[in-house]
Amino acid sequence: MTNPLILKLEQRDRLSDEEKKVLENAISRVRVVEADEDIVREGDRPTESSLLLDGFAARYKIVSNGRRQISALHVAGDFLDLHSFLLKTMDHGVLALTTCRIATVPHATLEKITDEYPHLTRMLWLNTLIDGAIHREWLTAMGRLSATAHMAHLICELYLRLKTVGRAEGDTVQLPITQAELGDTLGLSTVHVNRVLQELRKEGMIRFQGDALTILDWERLKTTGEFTSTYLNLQRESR
Amino acid sequence: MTNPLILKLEQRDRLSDEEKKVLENAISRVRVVEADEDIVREGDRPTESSLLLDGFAARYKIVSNGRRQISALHVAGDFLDLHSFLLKTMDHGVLALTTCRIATVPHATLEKITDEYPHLTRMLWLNTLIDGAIHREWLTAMGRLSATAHMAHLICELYLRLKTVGRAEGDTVQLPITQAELGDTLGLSTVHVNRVLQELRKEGMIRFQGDALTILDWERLKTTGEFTSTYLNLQRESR
DNA sequence: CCTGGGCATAAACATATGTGAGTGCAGCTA
DNA sequence: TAGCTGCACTCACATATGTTTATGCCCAGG
Repeated sequence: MTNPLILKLEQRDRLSDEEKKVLENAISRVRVVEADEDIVREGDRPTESSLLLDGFAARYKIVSNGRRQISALHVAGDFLDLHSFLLKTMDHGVLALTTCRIATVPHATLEKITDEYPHLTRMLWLNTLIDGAIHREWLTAMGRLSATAHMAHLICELYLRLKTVGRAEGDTVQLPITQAELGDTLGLSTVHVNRVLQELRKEGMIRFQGDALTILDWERLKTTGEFTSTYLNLQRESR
Repeated sequence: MTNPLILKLEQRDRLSDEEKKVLENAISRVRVVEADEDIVREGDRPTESSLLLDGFAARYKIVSNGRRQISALHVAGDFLDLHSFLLKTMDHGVLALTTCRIATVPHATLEKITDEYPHLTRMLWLNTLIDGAIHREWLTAMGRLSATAHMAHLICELYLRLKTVGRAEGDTVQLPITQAELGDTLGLSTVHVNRVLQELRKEGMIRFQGDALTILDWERLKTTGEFTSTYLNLQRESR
């Protein structure tokens, strides 16, 4: 199977064979992290970055009363902490939501790439910029959409992102995320997540049984969540 | 007066004289945008990025019912749309909150920098990574803090960011932002912004008269907003 | 085969924040 | 001076979402 990072980047710009080889060689080792374990902890100063090859992971912060906010959900092909290459100290933790296969890329290798491969550097930078674009979109959804719309928006986004890295079968994706975790992502209580999911189901927009999420009415889901995919930058451009 | 971008970057890592010169020369022209005018519009495909030399600006999106969410507040020294260099299409607008002096940097110049100055490239990348870190912090505050705590958090952040670029006089900063704009930033109604500001004033944490915001009790404000400055990356490190 | 734990679901009730309509002040401009 | 406009501020009332507690199902482990 091809490296999901290459799959992801090639959706946004052409990579030369040499660049692909550099990316493949950047991986120093692959490790497995079990569900509910931390991949990186807040306060860590990693010397390598983690690339998610398989599974689901979340970036999160804990606030004083013990509540948790998930600020990013990650799927195969996503870098979990590429930013630690330059930010140095992790200001949040990253958690495995399922069993995760993770490739590690030493920061020294990243530095070498920035010294020698300008276009590849821009593609890695792009990768972090897309993370930023997703953050802005989430802020908007959180601040100005209803809980139902926000959930619809998240579902649209995750469906597209999974499809991009070949993780969709038709209208169905595997989404092994609990309602409590969805609550921490959307800033809602678990109870309300349940209400909102039932509404989307009752309205015939989705089916969500076990981990299998099926999109039944994409158009209405998009409208409900006020979703447009521009921010995901799914276009190939010269960058 | 020295370029506030250089001021900002030098807080995070040393810049060589050559790098500073390159940054100075990157500016192609300076323009002035009046308050309430758009600096960049959603959907634009800019060929240059805007660096804010003076004034306050906001990145925002409008959702269907006409409501607005501000996803970033920018002060002197901030790049407003450095990400458009690689993201190409603006997925949000940028608005002048006050009269703004703006330097523009052609994308061609940025590309040249990425080809020739790896360390400077990393510093620009860093700049966008800090934007991302702020977004994550805002997400956490929005999703899991009370309105009062969220406001306290924002005030702590803005005070520190303004101080970093030499815009604080003692415990006071000029913050020419209306309560409606604060509401769009925090995802609150104007009425509730008013309630929350009054609470912070009554508790003796701040004074906010006209545009002058004074921090009266930094420690309590920090505690109330659960604020830690790690995410602003105010440390000098080799990057 | 039982048991316990994790998870989705439910109902009753509590509350933080939103809504709508209005007042008054300060600074412009005619 | 008069009138307008933008903004901070108020009050009464509405509601989306949170909280607490409980139920039942499924499945892994002993």
